[in-house]
Amino acid sequence: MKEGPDIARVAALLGDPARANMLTALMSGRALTATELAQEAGVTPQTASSHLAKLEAGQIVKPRKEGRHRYFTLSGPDIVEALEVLMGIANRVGHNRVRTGPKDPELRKARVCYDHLAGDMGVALFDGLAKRKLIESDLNGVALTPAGIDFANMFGIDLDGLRAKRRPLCRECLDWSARQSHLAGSFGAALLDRFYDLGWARRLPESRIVRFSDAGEKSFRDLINP
Amino acid sequence: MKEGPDIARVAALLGDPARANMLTALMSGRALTATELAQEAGVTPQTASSHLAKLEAGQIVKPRKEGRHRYFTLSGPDIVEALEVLMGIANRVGHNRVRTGPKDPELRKARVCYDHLAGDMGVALFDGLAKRKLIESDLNGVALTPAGIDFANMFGIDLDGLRAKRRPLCRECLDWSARQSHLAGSFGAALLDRFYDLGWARRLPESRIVRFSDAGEKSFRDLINP
DNA sequence: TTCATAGTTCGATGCTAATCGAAGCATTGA
DNA sequence: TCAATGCTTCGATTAGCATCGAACTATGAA
Repeated sequence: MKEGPDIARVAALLGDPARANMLTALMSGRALTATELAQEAGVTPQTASSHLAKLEAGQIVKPRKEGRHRYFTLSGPDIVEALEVLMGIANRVGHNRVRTGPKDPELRKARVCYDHLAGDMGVALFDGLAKRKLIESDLNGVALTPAGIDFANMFGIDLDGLRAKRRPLCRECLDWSARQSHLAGSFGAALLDRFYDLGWARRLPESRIVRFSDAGEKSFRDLINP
Repeated sequence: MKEGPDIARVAALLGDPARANMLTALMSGRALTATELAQEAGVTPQTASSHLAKLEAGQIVKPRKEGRHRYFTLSGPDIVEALEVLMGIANRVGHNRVRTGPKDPELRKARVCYDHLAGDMGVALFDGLAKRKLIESDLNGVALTPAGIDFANMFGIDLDGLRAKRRPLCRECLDWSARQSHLAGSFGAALLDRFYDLGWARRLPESRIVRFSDAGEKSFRDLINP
């Protein structure tokens, strides 16, 4: 009885620990080489190569050749979404065997996760917004409160524009280093964009690090402390 | 290297064909017994029992004991969402080895999928709304157009109320019998509720069948035919 | 009590897939 | 041309797990 709904094939691709490690690493939004992914997954390059071939065949990742390196990225936003949902479930059911996070203190502090803010400051943002009752979180997910909608408008975020997109407005994304949630979804991404626009922070080139200026970090603290 | 991010454990649970068959069947929204699920998956009761134990331990499904039956349901909306996203990916990458759908013609025509309309009429609804340009669908998902927002308000659906929920407004859900998409998400569910309220259709007790009245079906056709 | 149905546990089997060592290409740089 | 690096292919090993037959428990009906 080897014919089943195809979700099994996709889920099986995500269901191997080594592959899941690689995909989690790719959630950072950066393109990574095969050897980097092998290290992330804790397997030898040969094994990683075999896994990457499978992921590529299943169109979970897509490769880009550059010099003698092969850079991989997630193949689309639906993959990101699937990983986020799965992380949420894993978190809910308590399977919390968390990867060792990045060592670099700057990475731990603030980095991009795909297109939104992660790291300690990402978690602080999530908690701060929740404490100010601008977002609300329960078993079903996260949502903006009425006060949160007012805040977003005041902060210069075009909510109607975001709603017109297909992407969910708010989503929890389990942090890779800390084991707490930070804010993903189109609203999470818009917030980070706004931080860039306001000059609070900038993304270091060729890196996942988000570096806040002193003044920017102060404004950020004011934002999340009621 | 057996410690990985927990998404692998969850994904692995969804990644077996037999289990995926069971879970797909549970997307219907009905609670099913262990033997029914065994038939759906095409395995013997012993095998099914083993799978169900795993799914239960992983909190993917939850059991309810009634007489000498054990009824299983999906353990939460996040599981439904995960399955829908995975179906979307599987559809996109072309892994379309589709299950044989239900035999009952009434089931093929119109049934509930969790809480929204599925079957031929579900697909027709999706296509009709798209043709009237009330919804828009691309690689990233589905969304209401401005015209669609007007329509929803006119049709008596409280969009702001839905937006306050954590659940995505619109989502594609791959049909179980046909291999086309129908409309899920909170808007899809609200539409079906509205059909009930308007007396167009009702759900048969102890079944997944949605039966439209003659007048109701006519109104439905008018709705989706521009 | 006896029988039937629903479901589980146990044990044996067999297949699949993850893993790594070793060798093979391919690209870059000297 | 030679060496080094990045990555893949091949082959052998191993471990895990899905599967089912057979036996067991539990609930309900006659």
